[in-house]
Amino acid sequence: MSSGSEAGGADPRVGRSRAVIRQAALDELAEAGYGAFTIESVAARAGAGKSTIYRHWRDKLDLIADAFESAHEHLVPAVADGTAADQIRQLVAHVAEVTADSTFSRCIPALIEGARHDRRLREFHHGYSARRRASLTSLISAGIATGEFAATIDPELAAQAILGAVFYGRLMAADPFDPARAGELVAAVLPPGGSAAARRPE
Amino acid sequence: MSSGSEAGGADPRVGRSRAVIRQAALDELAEAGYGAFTIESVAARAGAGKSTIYRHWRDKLDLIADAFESAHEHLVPAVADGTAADQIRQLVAHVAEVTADSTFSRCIPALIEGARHDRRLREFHHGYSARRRASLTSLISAGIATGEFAATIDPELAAQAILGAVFYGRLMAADPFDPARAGELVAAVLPPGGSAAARRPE
DNA sequence: CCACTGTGAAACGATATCGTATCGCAGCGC
DNA sequence: GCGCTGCGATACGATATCGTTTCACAGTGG
Repeated sequence: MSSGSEAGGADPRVGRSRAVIRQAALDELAEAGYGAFTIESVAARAGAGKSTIYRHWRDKLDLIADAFESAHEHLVPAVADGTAADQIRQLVAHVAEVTADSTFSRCIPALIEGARHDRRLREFHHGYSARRRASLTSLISAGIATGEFAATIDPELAAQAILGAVFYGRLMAADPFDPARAGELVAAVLPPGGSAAARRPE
Repeated sequence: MSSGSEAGGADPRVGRSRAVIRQAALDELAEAGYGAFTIESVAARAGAGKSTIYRHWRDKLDLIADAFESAHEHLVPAVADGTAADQIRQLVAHVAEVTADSTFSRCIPALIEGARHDRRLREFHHGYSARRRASLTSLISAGIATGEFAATIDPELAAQAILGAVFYGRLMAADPFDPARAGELVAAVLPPGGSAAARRPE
């Protein structure tokens, strides 16, 4: 918190209020969803006055968009070194964990619904997803380049299949994708290249 | 229209009204989304009176749930004979087409959002997805049994990856999954058994 | 210590949707 | 034809959220 992007910095109360309200907005979105999202609920949840919210954001959508844009910065995973397969497993496991249970992930249905109504939310949603996917795609490409994965793989398609499986669990099925199965998923979509890669007999 | 499940059948006006209103409800869901769904909008769209709607459904959720439950019956794809791979490609292409553009698919965000609030909607949503997935899973299993696909494949995981990729395009990305790429997707997630099956017979 | 400014609480009018009730009309079965 | 019943339209009170405004107070910097 106390992001440096807060203007001026003259009065610390401003930054504090904004941070608390943004977090309350995400909590409210996660719990109530997009349709039931109410400025008054956010104010109550944040222990703030409605007037404080309207002082800093024009309306509901402005607050939601800003809350998302501020939140995603805290969600960049740290990927250690290793083979492409290792890095990918790590990345997918991280996405699966976050998707399985976090305030941010519980906001995804609200984000999808909100994206239908507001251009700014839509751009954030698609842009954020694209960035996430791009990091996976480039890891896959790297693995193909080193011969770690089969050259027949389409990196973009594989990334969609992997991330799709994870999000499918959260959005379409009763049970979210189990992060422990990240390795299986990666192995299924990314078969090893011809040469040095190890095969796993059972 | 004129679904046979309408009780009695004494007065045809009843069945007609219900059908028109259900369709209008789906249109409204597809266009406005779950949060902005309004009984009055549905009435206007259906050219019906609000009182007619309240005469047949208790409230908003009751109407939405019923509309979905009635609609999904018309969406069962006809799968021709052929190899497992053929049938799967056909099924995936159908899902991709429906997902890319249809009233029903444009309701999916609303369905996801609604499932958060109503148990009946949630059960329909998860149940419908599970049935769709099960038909794909069993086709994959059949293909594995005949040696058409590699025995190392986990049918359930593969089905999640395939359907996930399709829905990911609609829900998380700017562009829906291109139905023309169904073949590529299936080939990527379901490598042929061929020699692999010979190596590990069952 | 003081002037200032952001804050929380509350009241307010406006709007929108809800769910109900009423009423004249037209489609339906007999 | 004729009575019945479902229909569309409209008005209604109740509720909830909006976004604004006012106000006393407390945290803040000088």
